[in-house]
Amino acid sequence: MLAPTLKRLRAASRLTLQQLSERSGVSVSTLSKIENGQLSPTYEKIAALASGLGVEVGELFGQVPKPTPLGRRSVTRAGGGAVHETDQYRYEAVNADLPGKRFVPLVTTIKARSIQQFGELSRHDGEEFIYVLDGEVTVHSDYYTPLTLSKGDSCYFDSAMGHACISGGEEDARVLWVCSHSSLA
Amino acid sequence: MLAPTLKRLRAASRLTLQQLSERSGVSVSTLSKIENGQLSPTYEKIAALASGLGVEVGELFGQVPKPTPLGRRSVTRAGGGAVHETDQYRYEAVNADLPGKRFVPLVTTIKARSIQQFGELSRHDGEEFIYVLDGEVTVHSDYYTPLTLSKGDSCYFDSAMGHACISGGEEDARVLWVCSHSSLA
DNA sequence: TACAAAATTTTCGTATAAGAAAAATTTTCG
DNA sequence: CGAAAATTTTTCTTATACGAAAATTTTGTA
Repeated sequence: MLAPTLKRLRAASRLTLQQLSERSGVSVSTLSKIENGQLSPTYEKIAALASGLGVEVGELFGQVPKPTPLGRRSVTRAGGGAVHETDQYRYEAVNADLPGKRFVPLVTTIKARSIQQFGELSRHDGEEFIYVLDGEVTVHSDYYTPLTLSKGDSCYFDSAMGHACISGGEEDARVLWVCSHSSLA
Repeated sequence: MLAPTLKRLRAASRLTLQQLSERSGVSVSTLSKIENGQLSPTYEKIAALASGLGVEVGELFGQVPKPTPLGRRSVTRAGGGAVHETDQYRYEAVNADLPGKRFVPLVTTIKARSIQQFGELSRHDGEEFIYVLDGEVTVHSDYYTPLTLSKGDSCYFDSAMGHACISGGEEDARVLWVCSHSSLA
């Protein structure tokens, strides 16, 4: 359904057919016909239209651009997050009441004491960041030798690379863990 | 340049023209002509092609799908980040050596002591997360009354909403600040 | 090499996209 | 309201997209 999409986008930009014609290089008559569903534009015209409208071509094919909700905010007090526990980690998902975030912050306690506790290293889409709040953390990952991080140290890495964290010191380490969402919508 | 793009995508899927024709509903002869640049397909054919190939239409228009670099990692020791300072904040960009991250972590010292120090509130695309490391922070923003956060508290919000942080207690507060990138590439 | 099968390109008739200009419609403003 | 201007739609001609089938090229196998 290109016709209504184009109508909507042109209206949103407050352009006349004449103006859009100038910006895109597509003739006024052709634009009119497209908007009335009387004509199916070719590749060049579609590319020109997207360019003239300043949108991604995907938008003309009904793909939503970015579902950015506006003005959301969420507060979590210390220790007030939703706890989720595995053998290796104790996650406290802060600001969990906000769905669809672009990245996910987790206050995490690292229970694991040895790499043996991990079967296979974790691997998934996205990127991660770790900031050490307390204690000592050793990061094991593909391609790198184990890395020890102390309070205030941080590490950013690609999640597709196998990874695992273990506590190094006397007591369980605590880190602020941030994960990006997977790439595809 | 649709022709080489289509050739590449079809080769990647190991499909013959016949097979792609069956999957997409576009005739073999038309496919051949498109791949040889002898013909500019219409809207319907383009949509059908993307569907048959299992790719986003944007790919047919030369947009890269997802440039996910694999296996990157960066380490920053406490206090070892790149410092950037404004009147209100002192940013320490950790893991700054890694370009193109999906979100940006900043260890930030909040120097501002009053909302008057901010002219206009900050407003930009994206989302942000603040985790208080030390001290007390008051978050001012559109739509909400000022919010005071103590050590261990966190807040996640939409960056398009005007926002500003000031230190509340005796000494400058320190927070771990995470910003998502702007939506469009 | 020969030969058949598969894959691709070309041919050709029909349908339709493209744009210029005319016609119709809507908007603006006295 | 009514005329002029702006905007959109229609008309008409040319160029080109589309698919079926034929022609050609490539691939696989003996």
